[in-house]
Amino acid sequence: MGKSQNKREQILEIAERAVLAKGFGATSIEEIIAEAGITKSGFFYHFKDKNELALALINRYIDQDDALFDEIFNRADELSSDPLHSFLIGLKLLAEMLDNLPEGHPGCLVATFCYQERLFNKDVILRNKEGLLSWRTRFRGHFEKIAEKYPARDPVELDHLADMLSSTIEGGIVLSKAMGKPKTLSQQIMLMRSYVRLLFEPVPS
Amino acid sequence: MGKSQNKREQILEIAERAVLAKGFGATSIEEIIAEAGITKSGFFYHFKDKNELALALINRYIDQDDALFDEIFNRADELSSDPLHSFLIGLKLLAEMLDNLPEGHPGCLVATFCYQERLFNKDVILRNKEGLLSWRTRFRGHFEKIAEKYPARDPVELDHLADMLSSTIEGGIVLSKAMGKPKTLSQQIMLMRSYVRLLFEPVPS
DNA sequence: TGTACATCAGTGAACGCGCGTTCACTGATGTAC
DNA sequence: TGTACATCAGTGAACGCGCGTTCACTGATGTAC
Repeated sequence: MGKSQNKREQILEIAERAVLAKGFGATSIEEIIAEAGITKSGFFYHFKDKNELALALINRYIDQDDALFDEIFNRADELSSDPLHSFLIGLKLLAEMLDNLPEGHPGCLVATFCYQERLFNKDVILRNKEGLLSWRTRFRGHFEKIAEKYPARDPVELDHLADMLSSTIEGGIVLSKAMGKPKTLSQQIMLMRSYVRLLFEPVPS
Repeated sequence: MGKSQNKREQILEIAERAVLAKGFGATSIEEIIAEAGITKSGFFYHFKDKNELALALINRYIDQDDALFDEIFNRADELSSDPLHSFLIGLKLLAEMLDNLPEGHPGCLVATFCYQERLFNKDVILRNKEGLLSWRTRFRGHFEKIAEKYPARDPVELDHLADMLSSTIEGGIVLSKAMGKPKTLSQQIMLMRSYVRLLFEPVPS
């Protein structure tokens, strides 16, 4: 608690921004402490080495994302009790929320870290993988309920479908960042939404 | 030509592998020349600084990818003259080709570079963007022909649809790498294929 | 054919700077009795 | 309430190493006349 937790949190915030902009290997402890207004030894009081910073970053990131997904899809559940429509609403809410970030999505640490795996120890790589698997489990749950009520128009693996949301977000972020067009991410999510609709929504006969 | 071009090419090959595994900032010239069996001055004969290496890497990568897309979708055109079916065949061929990479896709330089933009000068960032835009143009062409013949079942922007392939590949690579499951990438491409089918293929009435 | 010069594909040594990490120490706050 | 000790949140100085870049030089091959 208190000032210390604030400083640690501040270090993580600064580090996350820097890592997303230049990669982990190119982010120096030196620049982090300069921005945090602390000495180097102060940094090493909070993290025993650079890898421990990586682990703290990925843990924090995954926790925040989990909380966000909870919030959005719980809200969607309040708006419709039908599993398909609730999920479609959730995707819409997600797209809207991302559209309201003025600078666009800052980037996903999971993506940065997977492209820099040689830099990290087992713990970090494992945590990264666990994050993705937890999202698969989460969204698979949605699709199970949907598929129970509405037969899919094309035989698809629910695990793949669950992964599709993570994949769409990751891919959308890459395109958004590389093209300098924040909206691209939400557009891709809306395309996935269109797919889910076509796949499960009964045709009005 | 001759030995020199080989050495330059060898440097690029080594650098690409290293950059995809650890990021550009964390890849040192020192380690590249060690593997290439050359001195540091030899490296600076071929590239005036590290940014010029980045530019050469991204140019090479985009050219190779263009050639690959040409090959796959030309082959698909030979197999069907219908725009929709030809495109669906192309996606299948792409998925199969990616499945046959034993180690999985090594990663996309566009993604790595967009996550490390602070490290590069304008030229590199611009080239990255151009690559993505050229793929949009390429695939938009396919979708225009498809949409002309088959009405889409859901009103979607063709640009977004064209971006969806790049996005699916980028997202699929991230998931594949992070989860250590090479097949994930082709699974995601097959899901996009399912979407294109549901979106354009006439329902058998 | 000989010779002068140019270009190519590098070598070798040196540069200053910033990196991650260690270590002994410190002043403020909290806790036990 | 006082005092002894422990913990927290750092400081300051130093370390050796590897980084990107520069510079003067070189031996082999190509070209002009």
